[in-house]
Amino acid sequence: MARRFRGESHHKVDNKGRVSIPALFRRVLEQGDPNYTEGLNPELVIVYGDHRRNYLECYTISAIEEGDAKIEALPRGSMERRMLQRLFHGQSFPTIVDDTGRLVLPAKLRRKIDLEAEAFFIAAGDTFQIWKPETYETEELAKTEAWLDELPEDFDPMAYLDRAGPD
Amino acid sequence: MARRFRGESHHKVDNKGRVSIPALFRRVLEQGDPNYTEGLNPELVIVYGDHRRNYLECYTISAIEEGDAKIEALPRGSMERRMLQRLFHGQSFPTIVDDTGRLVLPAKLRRKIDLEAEAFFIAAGDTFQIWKPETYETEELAKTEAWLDELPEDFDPMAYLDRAGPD
DNA sequence: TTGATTACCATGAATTCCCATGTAAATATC
DNA sequence: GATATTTACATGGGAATTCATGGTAATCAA
Repeated sequence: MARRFRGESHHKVDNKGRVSIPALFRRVLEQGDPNYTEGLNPELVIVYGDHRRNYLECYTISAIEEGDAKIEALPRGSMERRMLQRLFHGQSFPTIVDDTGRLVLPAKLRRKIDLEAEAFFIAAGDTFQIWKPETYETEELAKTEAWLDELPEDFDPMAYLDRAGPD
Repeated sequence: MARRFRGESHHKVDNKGRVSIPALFRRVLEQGDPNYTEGLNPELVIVYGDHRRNYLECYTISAIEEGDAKIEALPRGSMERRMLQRLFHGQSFPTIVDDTGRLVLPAKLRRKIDLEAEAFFIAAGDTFQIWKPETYETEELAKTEAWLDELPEDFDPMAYLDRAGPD
């Protein structure tokens, strides 16, 4: 697999919808765009999904192409294929990083996740997500806490890595 | 498993966040980076984790890739996968050793563990940790002492080695 | 033409790069 | 085996570059 996104950070969103992409993420976007060359700006695809999803998921070109290939492998006319096409092809927005390393989020996408003056970026393997900070904190962190609370006292969740073997 | 880190030491942290990596650790980082070759500088990943963790954990590239592979083997969308992605992909910082054998810890990471003018490095198997010296002394050493105190007088903890199976 | 989108320019702060120095460790030399 | 020479380390400083962010002018679409 290509290089992974790593890290998390907060960035300002101005009233034109412009928001800086974390510099480290830009390097991954560049590497993940087969058409990218020095001096150009990488393309990417933002999948915003159905109404239940309250964050934006950003794919490199090669990651989105992998997804496309998987969809095409499904039987034509199958429910799964139609649904995935709707999400991946319909509810998505292809765009490009600008010269100053920013993304322009159209009003529609901002409204979708109720984004205001600040955005929270977090890596998730071969994609990264954009959240409204408050949503992330209340929803996601609450889930995390609940999950952690079920675990034994001072249990290190990293320990899961040792069990969860691909073997 | 690749070569292990061994040893512990203290190093100055300057106001740019630069801190020397123990020389012995550098050799392990080099061996653990598949892209490393003589003359280059090894990459590594610092996992800082959630608020409950008060030290930085440093992984070689191959160690982090092992972790990534395990995460990807988990079902997409599962709680475990999401939690581990958050910790491993989100709450981490990929970086590289500089030409003089130092690491640059961004202000954010220093703040996380309240690091000031000095850092304490300690090996932990296939990773090494960076602590604020005071934190290490009060929290970790206290735990170790408490643990040892519960054991029978002049019991050698090394005896545990014989019980712990290789798996 | 009017609101929106895109292209360009500007700036302070943070980060990286490059070079310098003293000192300890390793090796060579007599 | 004592001393000179080299090499590796730990640390510091300043210049150059990248980043994050904001503003204005040009362009577009309806």
